[in-house]
Amino acid sequence: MRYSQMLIPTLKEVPAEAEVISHRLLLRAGCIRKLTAGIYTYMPYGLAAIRRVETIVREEMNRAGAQELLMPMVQPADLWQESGRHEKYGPELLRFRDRHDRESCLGPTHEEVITDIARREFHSYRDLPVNLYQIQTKFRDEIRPRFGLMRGREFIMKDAYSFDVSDKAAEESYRKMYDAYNRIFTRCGLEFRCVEADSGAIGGSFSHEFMVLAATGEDTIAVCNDCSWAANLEKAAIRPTGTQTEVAGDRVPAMERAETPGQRTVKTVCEFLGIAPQQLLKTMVYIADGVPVAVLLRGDRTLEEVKLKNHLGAKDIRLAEDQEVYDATGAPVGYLGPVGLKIRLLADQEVMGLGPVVVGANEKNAHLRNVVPGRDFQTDEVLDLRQICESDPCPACGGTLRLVEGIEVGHIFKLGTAYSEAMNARFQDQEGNDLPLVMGCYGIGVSRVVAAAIEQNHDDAGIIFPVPLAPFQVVILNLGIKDEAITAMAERLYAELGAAGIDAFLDDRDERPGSKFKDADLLGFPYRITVGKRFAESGLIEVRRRRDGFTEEVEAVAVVDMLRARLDEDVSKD
RNA sequence: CGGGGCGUAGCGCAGCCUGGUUAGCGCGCCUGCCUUGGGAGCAGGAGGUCGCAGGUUCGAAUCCUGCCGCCCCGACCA
Repeated sequence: MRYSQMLIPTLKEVPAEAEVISHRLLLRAGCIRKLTAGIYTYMPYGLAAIRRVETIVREEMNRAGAQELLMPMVQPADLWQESGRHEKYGPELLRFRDRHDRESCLGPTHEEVITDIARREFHSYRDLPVNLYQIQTKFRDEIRPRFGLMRGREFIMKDAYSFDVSDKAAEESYRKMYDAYNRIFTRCGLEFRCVEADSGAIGGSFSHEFMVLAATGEDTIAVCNDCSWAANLEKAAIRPTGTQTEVAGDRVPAMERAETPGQRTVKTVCEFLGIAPQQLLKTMVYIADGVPVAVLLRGDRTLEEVKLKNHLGAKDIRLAEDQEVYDATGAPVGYLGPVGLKIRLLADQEVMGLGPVVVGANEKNAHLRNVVPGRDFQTDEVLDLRQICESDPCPACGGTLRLVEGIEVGHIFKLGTAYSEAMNARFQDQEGNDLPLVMGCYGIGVSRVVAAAIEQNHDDAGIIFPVPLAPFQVVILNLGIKDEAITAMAERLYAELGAAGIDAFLDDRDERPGSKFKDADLLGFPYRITVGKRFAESGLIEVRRRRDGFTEEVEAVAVVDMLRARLDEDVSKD
């Protein structure tokens, strides 16, 4: 491709709207242009990178035995009512009525449509297993779209759905996708981790997320330094320490009231009473689908709301307002405690092994000390509620943990029969039993992969595309458009590279060298060939690697072989 | 949804507080000259419903009201 033939409107200045690096570089490199909030046009160069990802995804999905199809974006609401998600999904589902007043929605995902296909087409165990996928634009009316392609409202996604005869068979389908995803992200040249994850609104029994490691990630994941365990913070199970001391309730004096005027936070109460936050229990009130529940945690811990939400099976949870807390407990915020509390109480698992501790007295300006969990209050619901932190041991091997930021680019779920039962998608097995299809679903944020790749691979000058995702592997800068020898050489190299099957991009614009260098860096071609004054003087061609600036000068005849070798090195390294 | 900010040429911004010639600046764009290894230089030029609608005023980019759009922060601790 020639620059003169491709619309790549690069920008010298950074548009004011862009905050994160991938957004800025995608705009500056002419990859995307915003139409409205969270909705972008993919310009030719940006689209080319997206196509690279799509190709890898397609190849690996096909290799794993999945078949491509394409489903509609506009979906009738009654399908969503059947699955129960019309109510459940919330405002992210964009709903509208067509001219016949039929309720419709824009597909944020396609479980309903695919399940409808499945129930029409699959009737026998002989039809199974099947895995169907599509690469398509999704629409989710995000609360707050941001970060360009990282969290748009409209985005390109690959979604796959598997159908099996049994749980066991479904797990095999799941494993195939797990393997395929690892191959896909490895082939993309990205540093990523596969983590245990929460299955969220889509539902299902277990799932993994694929996270590209990058500083601007929206998620935090815990990874073990000593084994391969990794998990999303939302999901990371805490390993009970097992070293908790059994506190003999009879050896601790009876609990007593302590005046704590005006001390409402963990920090100030601890300072006031001269104790550590580990010796205090905090009691928080949440409103779960309108019902107040109290949560008990050690003072220095952080509640993991997803764990709470999942345990409660609630659609929506939120921290209670001050007035709601008072209405529910009769106590003001800052002085809540488990002793004598009248609402449902959930305790984090480590709480019941602690003691003696300080808790709120359920009245203003007072706390209780010498409180022994189990002796002075009881609760039946003891579970893992807190967020994992770096000081925790690895749940798998007991090793040390590290928290890193990641960008979720893939997510696989074992769905089970939730959708097939709700929508009556059944088949007959070999014995003639009528059974629900066992499903799995598997997503990749294709457009987000491009953003994540840039977040992970850039420098001050611009993008540094990994070779497999680069729209072109090499750019040829013709720095002497009006010089016959230089232009002839640039053209010759361009033709030779093309003949050798290397995707080359020829900067044939009538621009000054400075502009060409800057644009080449910004656009992130992995290699740059410069044909200019130096060639005119020495007859040598300069080949430079974008990533580290490694530069070689070779005879023209050697360029193609040398580049071929370099590119092979880059790809096999992964 | 709550809080904050912004909307002036394609992009980035100044002007607004304290109303008053023809609304400026940088980049980009067009023409010419010149230049050609890291976003050159000189000269000339085009380009504006000052987000929209009302209002105040002799006069509004500027003050007031309403609306629209966009960006950022928050929706995580008792």
